[in-house]
Amino acid sequence: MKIRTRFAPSPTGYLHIGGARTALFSWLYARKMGGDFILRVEDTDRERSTDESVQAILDGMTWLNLDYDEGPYYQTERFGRYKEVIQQLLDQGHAYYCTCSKERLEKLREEQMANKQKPRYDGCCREKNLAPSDDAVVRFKTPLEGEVVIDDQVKGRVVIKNSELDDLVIARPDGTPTYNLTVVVDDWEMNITHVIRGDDHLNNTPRQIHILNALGAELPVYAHVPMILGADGSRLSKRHGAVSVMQYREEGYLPEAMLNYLVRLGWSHGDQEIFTREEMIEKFDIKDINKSASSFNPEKLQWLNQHYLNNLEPEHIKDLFAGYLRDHGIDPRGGPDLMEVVMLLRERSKTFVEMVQSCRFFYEPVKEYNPDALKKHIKPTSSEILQQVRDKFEAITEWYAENIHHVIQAVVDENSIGFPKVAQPLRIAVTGATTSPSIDTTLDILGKEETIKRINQLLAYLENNKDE
RNA sequence: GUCCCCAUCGUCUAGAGGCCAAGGACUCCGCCCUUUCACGGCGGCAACAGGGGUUCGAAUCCCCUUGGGGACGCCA
Repeated sequence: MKIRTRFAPSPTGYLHIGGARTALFSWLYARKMGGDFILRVEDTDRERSTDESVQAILDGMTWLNLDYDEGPYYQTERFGRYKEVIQQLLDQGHAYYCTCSKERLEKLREEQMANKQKPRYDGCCREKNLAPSDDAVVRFKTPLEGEVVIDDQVKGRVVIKNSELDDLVIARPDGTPTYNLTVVVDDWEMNITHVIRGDDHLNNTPRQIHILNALGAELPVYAHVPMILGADGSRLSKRHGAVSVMQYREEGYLPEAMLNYLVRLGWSHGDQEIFTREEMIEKFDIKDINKSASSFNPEKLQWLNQHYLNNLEPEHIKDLFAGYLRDHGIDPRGGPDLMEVVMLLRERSKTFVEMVQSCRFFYEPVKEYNPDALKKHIKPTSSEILQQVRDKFEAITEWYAENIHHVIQAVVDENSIGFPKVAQPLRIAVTGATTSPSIDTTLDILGKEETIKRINQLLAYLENNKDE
């Protein structure tokens, strides 16, 4: 039988870290087994579902390159089918109409809580045989006795007593179906063989199994993967920083890094940390998924991002970098060659955004000088030294790093001073501050004309601010 | 509150009774390299939640406690 897995997000927000990891595991398993991966949008809650969210999820999947073989299916387009199933359940005596008011239910809940009991529907309408009406919901008749066994691929054997369950609502008064009904019908009819989802659904599983049984459907294999928590161990939320996968793209992360980070959260293959997409597929196995929740750790993601920034094809990195430059309003035309800048900066950057920031001076004039830098590195003799360097630079005919280095070294030797005494003022002239890649390469890439122009600009600035 | 799940360094994890005085990775801290910032190299700090069993032997199996997470919706 062909393996079929699915990712079934509800479009009420963005594709978040946890959802993406679940999607990844489902996708990996389908790919590994040569099966199908299906995307299904669970949008039955019309109040909260939005088109923007649907788009955000689709965009996230595309960015991560998690391709699907079928879908996206939309549950709102399948209401007719759900209605049929609900009617079937009603006809076969597996479901009934219930007219209990929300007020009664609310009161019941409060009483049960007060009595230290689990709040559950008391089956008030179960045997009343009520006829359909405008204010009646449909409830599923959960077996009163016995138990359900979930043979979970991650958690192992989980047994739930039916007495813990109650008669859940499967259709609202307007006839629209609820979650537990729609998942069951869809997983069944879409021939999903493996339901891989967050373990927050483990408690829903016994109810779903009951419905499946009532329908005479075969049960899928379940694998409930642990949740991803924030750094403090509480449920991942906005206050832990970015939770939307796409926000990481904005912040300059590569999808390869995100995927690699996600796959190692709750899953491992010995001591291996770096996985290509192909290796993930080859080595992934549900059996190796951990049972316990894990915390999201941004530092490790950063480390992976830096790794991929430095190991992916330079050409590819350059193309993506060009996009980030555009987004940040930097026009590289007329400035140094982009590829050279990328090669120079990528090993010292954790994200594209960092790279953008540290490349700015290549493409934009120096507008101001960092006061601390001036204070620390500009001495009374600095102007004289800068002039010497500039004069020697002007004499260079072959402008490349080695020659530039020789010139700086010469000035260092002639004045019997340390290398930084020349290099740092030069950095200030060229970048406005004291951080840059090696000075000779930096000047090489910046170009002779621009270098001299900036040295002169700093000299003029120092002349005008002599007294301070 | 009730039920369910979980429990190895701060974090991600290896570990499926002896190979573990617990290994790797991130972070952090030293040292080296060095022209600032990084990269890199080398080294270091750091964990089997607690208590009972089972066993010749337990991080690994069982029980309890504690702690954390989840579910308990006419949300998904």
